Amino acid sequence: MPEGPSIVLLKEAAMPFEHHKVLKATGTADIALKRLDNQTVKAFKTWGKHFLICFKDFTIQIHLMMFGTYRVNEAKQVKPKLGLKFKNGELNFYTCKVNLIEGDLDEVYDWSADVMSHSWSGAKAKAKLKDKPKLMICDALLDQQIFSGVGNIIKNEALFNAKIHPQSLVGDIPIKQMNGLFKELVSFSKHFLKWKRSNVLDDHLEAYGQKVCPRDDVPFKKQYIGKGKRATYYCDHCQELYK
DNA sequence: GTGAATGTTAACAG
DNA sequence: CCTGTTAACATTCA
Repeated sequence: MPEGPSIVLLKEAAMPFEHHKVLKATGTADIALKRLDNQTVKAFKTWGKHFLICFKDFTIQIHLMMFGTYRVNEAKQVKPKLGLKFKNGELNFYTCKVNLIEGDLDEVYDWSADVMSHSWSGAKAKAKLKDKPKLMICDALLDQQIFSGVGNIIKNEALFNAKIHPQSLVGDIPIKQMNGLFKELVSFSKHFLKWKRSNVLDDHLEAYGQKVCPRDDVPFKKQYIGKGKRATYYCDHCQELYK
């Protein structure tokens, strides 16, 4: 379910509750739920794959992991991990990780790492990559401290669009190609959001889950590459290997 | 029944 | 102590 764009959609779905008071918090989450009762949601935020419910003195951090789901104004059969009741409806989260963060979010999050954010900074990402010249780009893209919000779909699509082989080493990718990759990252993430919103994302994937390269009709490779060993789809023919 | 999937981290081995 | 690997968690679908 969750890469950065999907969490932005979650935030959109939650907006009716912004500035509203939590009447009652329930669920199996291992946090002090009582602290939420009668607190007003100051804002909903996202940082990559993190969904943030901001209150006056603390923030609830929700990570949907691989299988997390949520419901707005309805409930599943199972008990939610976290359920919030408002006067105007309810918000329920399932199969997710819930944390309570005390204090200032700015000390926890580097907003410039979030590819979905206006604050996203390619220069910052480049600086972080400088320390890891031997890292494969397919692993680097999934590093949430550098490219927060990028998941396996965005990784595969951005590399394909930028014509870079996933096994290329960070330090060996020419600056021009790296800039091109960053551009594809941001632009595909925006498309992801738009397509996901209208439920047509699958129709637009050109690499992830594909069998044949749409550019030159050569069979795609699917391999579990890099230290993350995540499924990686690529075309030997049109994606250049830098190493 | 089996395997895989848009993810992360604790535990363990060396 | 650092690094790399494995296990674990949790759900749904083909």
